Amino acid sequence: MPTVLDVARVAGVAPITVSRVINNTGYISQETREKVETAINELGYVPNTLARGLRSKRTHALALVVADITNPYFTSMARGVEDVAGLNGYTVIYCNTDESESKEDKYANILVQRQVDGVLLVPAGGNAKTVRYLDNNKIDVVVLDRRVPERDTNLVCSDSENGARELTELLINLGHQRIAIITGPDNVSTSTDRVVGYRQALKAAGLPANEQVYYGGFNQQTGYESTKIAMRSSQKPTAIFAANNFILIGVVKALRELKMRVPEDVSVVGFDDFPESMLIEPFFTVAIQPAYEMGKKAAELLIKQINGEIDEGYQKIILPTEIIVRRSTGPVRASPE
Amino acid sequence: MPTVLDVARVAGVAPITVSRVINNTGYISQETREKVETAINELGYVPNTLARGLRSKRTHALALVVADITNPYFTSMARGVEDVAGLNGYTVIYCNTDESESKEDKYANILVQRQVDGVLLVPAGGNAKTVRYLDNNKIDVVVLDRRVPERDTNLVCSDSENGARELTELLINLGHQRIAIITGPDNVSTSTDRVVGYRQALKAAGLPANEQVYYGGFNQQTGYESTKIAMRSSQKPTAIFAANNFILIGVVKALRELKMRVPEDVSVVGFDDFPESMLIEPFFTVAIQPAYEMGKKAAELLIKQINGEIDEGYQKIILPTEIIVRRSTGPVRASPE
DNA sequence: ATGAAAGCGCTAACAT
DNA sequence: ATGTTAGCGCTTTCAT
Repeated sequence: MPTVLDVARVAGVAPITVSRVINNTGYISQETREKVETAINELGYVPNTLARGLRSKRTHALALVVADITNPYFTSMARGVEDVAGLNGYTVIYCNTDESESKEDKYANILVQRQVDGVLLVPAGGNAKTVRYLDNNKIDVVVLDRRVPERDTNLVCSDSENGARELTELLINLGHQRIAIITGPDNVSTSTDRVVGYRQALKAAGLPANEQVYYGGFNQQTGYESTKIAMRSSQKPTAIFAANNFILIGVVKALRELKMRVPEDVSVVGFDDFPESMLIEPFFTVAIQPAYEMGKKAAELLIKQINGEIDEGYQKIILPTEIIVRRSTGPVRASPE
Repeated sequence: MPTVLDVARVAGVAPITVSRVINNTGYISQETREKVETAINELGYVPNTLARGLRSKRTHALALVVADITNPYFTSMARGVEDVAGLNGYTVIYCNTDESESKEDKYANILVQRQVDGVLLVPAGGNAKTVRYLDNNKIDVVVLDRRVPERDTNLVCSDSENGARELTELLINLGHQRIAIITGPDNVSTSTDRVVGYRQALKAAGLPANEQVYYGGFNQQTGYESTKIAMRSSQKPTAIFAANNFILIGVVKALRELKMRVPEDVSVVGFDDFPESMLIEPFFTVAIQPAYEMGKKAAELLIKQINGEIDEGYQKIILPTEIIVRRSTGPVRASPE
């Protein structure tokens, strides 16, 4: 493979001149530029980013660390990141932690080895370990989707608390008084924030004693099992709030098995739906997080950070959720028995 | 950040010894190894892959080039790739071409610049340009999901032709005679192979004149629009074969609008479903491609190729599809009018 | 079992 | 507007 030296020889210039043409830096006469470009094409020269990065301390690589790229919510986010990154000359490395702290640690180490310029992190564990580690290694970080405790960071997320409150209010306004929330781990901010919003709405309606909170994982199994438990309890809920899309599927599967109709017997609301392209007929009343937008905003913020365009400490961007009312919610029935 | 030199100084050895400890190469006494490891921990040393790659000509990076990571089919494939890559010490760079040749070109160039060791390519255009380009730059390639014309390559795909034939036979056995197939572009092998399988089944049943083929894109819009056209035609089909998951959604949306019930009025079959985790109640009769497995197998083959463990030319791995009969198919009605 | 020297391909820093 | 020199951090090659 040809190098700058080969190009320089063919063009009759010094290697640094070739470098300047490639990177569009410094002053180059039109004539020289053309000679160099001709040589580049003639040789099929392609710059070597390893050498470039080693010398310049910039790899133009970002990483996106998420729980599971298999969840369409994160996939949309990833596209937002990639689109912005591409426009700015950055390549993205994706890492799936599967909500495991040890995988997150492993990836953090790999990313330092690879000298990425910045990391977009959806933190798996409920701690700031990875943020600190990346910081110590001088890698810029934007925390995405979830907050990290006890540490100030750049942050892009959506307003879970507010979305959850609105969703709960909607159910209360339909006459529901026994509303269960089924959510993810109790050390993940998106999970706990949604519980906080739910509680606010119950309290405002004078129903603080009615809360039924089920923690678990952000997966179908949790939705399924918690629904079965909730429906066996003496305080059988008339409405269920699923704190993410996978939980929502589990909830509905359980209700089907229990022969309970939605919304006639039980109203159901969720956080995050599935993309329109995957749905035959959107059915669920949900709070939508702008996942693509979050990815975009986070990548933009990270790139600014890398370029040193931010001086006033850490930035926080909190995007609003949107409530979409569909057919999975209805008025509470006169009497459940 | 500390370098091998710093570690060497602290451990009282030469830099090359540190290198040997890190990479587990050559002979190292237990005593020396411990001294070096202590120094590494003490300094928080992390090897720099850029420098390593520049010198050793191995980056331990792979790329996965797909149409759109937003499609769960490709997302599953991506997980298969990532899991195998991770186990073997490789990092994966994902690239979305959105079925555009120019984006594919752009990414191919970036991947050469980044000196990836190998590329898993789902080719966007109906040509071998990218394969040739990567080849010229000494980068190993495994073509994935679709074949490339006029060029021999390593290949991992599923048996589209056979799956399509079985799916069509299933419809014919239910009494359907007017079956439409709605598929992707006519220059993509998965699209044309499925048409070939469909034709084989029609021919075997003595119905070669009944074929109705609609080409388009592998997206919802194509499914929707082609269904509307098909249903307005004089030879209204009694069954529709959607050549991928997104087309399937479009087909069903159109049928809903036309007030046609599935399977009472029209039977519907598809290629690729959505993951179980996204479905409340699996409904469609489909041919399933083992996406995760394909990703895994392809990554394994690529890594073998990189390690020079393959000498007998190019390898082809064609995995079988699985037909799952569900409730979207039924016997043809006595008379449609 | 360990080390010395050299160089991978590029660009920062400093000329001119 | 262009060039010279040096060195980024590592591992290959060749000693010992």
